[in-house]
Amino acid sequence: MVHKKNKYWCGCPIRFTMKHFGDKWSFLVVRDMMFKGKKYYNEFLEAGEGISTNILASRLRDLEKHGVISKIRDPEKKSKVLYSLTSKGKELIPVMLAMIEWGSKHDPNTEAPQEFIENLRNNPEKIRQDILKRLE
Amino acid sequence: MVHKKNKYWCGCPIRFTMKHFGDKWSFLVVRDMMFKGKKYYNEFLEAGEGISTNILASRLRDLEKHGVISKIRDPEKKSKVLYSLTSKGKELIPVMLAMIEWGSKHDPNTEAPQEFIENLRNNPEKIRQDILKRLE
DNA sequence: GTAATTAACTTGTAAAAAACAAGTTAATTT
DNA sequence: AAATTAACTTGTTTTTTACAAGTTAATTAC
Repeated sequence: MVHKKNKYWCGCPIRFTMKHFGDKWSFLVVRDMMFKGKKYYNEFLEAGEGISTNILASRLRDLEKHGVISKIRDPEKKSKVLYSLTSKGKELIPVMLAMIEWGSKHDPNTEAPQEFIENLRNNPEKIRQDILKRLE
Repeated sequence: MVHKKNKYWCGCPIRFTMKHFGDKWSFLVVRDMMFKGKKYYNEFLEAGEGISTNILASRLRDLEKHGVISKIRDPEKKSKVLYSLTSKGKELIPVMLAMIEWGSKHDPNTEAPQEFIENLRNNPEKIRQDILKRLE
């Protein structure tokens, strides 16, 4: 039964995706890296979402373990730790964009700029490329 | 501060989306409805994922409250309760498809049929329409 | 060159949520 | 009328999260 369960967890792509980054705080960390250019532990903390220090540490650890983000010493200031999206992490852009499209459509108080949403609808690939470029 | 927090939750489309359906079990319930044609409480329970009865009830309640699914008495057997995706729920198809694409790409043991993934890559709109049709 | 500050955490504990097991209710079906 | 099905609810234990405080190691400020 355990085997069957495990097999299922691995086999279903939605379950697999969720296992790797399908948690409230993981989403927000990835969002901060992907769209807000955040790179440091403190920046994630100060994002104003109210994540606890221990939870943030735990999520960063898990995301790294799963290969979604990587962690290196900042080459400029070696006292800092630099987090960034791996290519596996960057490939989550379409997932995030789909969530942005859905969220902005259904939230009457969305803060997503109308222009961005229109561009996203008309040419998602262009938006994806732009984000990729900014992440280099 | 609470106000600011709330405003933020509403304003960011990713946070908004997650709030409405960004939880492990919500994803799986939506998946079961969207891709596996499940409609009844018992079917979700028996999906083999191991969700607890109270948690399932709670998720169904929340998803309904948020307008992602709807709940009616089954017209055929009025002892049964029929759950289905609202249009708001059906609009999550692109989010789920993006997760499927990511998951199947990175899971070496994916069970997603290669053909489906190829079709998804080549013509996501076609797949979306097919799923919509099946949900009618 | 010592003192304060910054950055990235860890540790302990209380509160909340999830998992597990059992029971309830109302409509069939036998 | 008794058993079964379907959809839950209600305790209780276990796990996770949130909150508060402390640690360490490298700057920066004086």
